[in-house]
Amino acid sequence: MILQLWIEQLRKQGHKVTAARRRLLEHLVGREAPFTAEELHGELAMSGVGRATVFRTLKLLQDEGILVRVHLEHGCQHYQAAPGIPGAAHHHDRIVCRECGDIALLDECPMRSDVSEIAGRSGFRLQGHHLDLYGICRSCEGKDASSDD
Amino acid sequence: MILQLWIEQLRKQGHKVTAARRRLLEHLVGREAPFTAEELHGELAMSGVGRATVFRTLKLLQDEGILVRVHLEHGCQHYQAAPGIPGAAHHHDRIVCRECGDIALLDECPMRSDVSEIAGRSGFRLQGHHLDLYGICRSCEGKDASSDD
DNA sequence: TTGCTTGCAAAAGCTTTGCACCCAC
DNA sequence: GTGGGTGCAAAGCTTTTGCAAGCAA
Repeated sequence: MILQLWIEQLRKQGHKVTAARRRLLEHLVGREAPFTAEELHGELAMSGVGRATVFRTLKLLQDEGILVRVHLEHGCQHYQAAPGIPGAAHHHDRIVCRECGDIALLDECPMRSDVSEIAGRSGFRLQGHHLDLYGICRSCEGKDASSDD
Repeated sequence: MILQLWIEQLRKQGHKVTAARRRLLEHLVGREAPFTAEELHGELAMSGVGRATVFRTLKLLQDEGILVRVHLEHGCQHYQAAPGIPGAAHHHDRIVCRECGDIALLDECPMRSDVSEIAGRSGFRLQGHHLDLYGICRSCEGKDASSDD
């Protein structure tokens, strides 16, 4: 179970596994869509987890590579389970609906295979990428002109 | 000259071309690297342009499609001349050096040609994308392990 | 002239920090 | 028992808003 892997990783790095951290991690399991610290705090507040702890823990999890920060068109305060962690969300690029903000994960990375070569022509050794596609989701396509938010 | 095109576009849309807006636009000419509102305000403050005006004008220019917001790994408050505006930077995806933060523009979009189809499988009609590659630039590759910021 | 724009400063959001208490190890 | 971790609230930053005055059209 991914939760156990995360917990072990924290322990291995010398971090304590507290009730707050455990609760926060439990809320990440199976969550694929990007989320904000605020959303997470909303869910955890009833468990008595404080705002500051959410932010501190999110930072810790980033440092440990368990989470990555994702930057959506409407703000960059989103987090997502890191790619490459066994059992976690695999590497997924995203597509975001410009109408309703809904986010879906692509089932396939739409980068060309020669992307490293293109990067090389600009003088860089490629390490990774961050891709968001933008478009209109099916349900907004349906309502079409009826909404404009 | 691109400055004239921008000014005409604002006028055409019914916006006044004030001294503050003109100064701000002048500071965008030829600027390819992404910049922050704060940076721009720093440059414009001596001209008497206020903070609020910088933010308001940046938003206006986004609405008019003259600027786009770009999301770098270390923060998403960056702006850049929009792709597709004649004379401005063409559509360029970026590669950012993780060592020094240097940004280069790719000479070719590394997206696969069937990206629309991939988006379609997730239920979206594709409109555009935002791509940042990350890697190490040539000069940082040179100094190699000597720096770590 | 008209009303969109502006600059200032206060307000609003979001994130971090200080501090005393608590608990995982 | 110890030191990292926590919650609360205040502080810090960045961005937005209110308002009277200014200026482009």
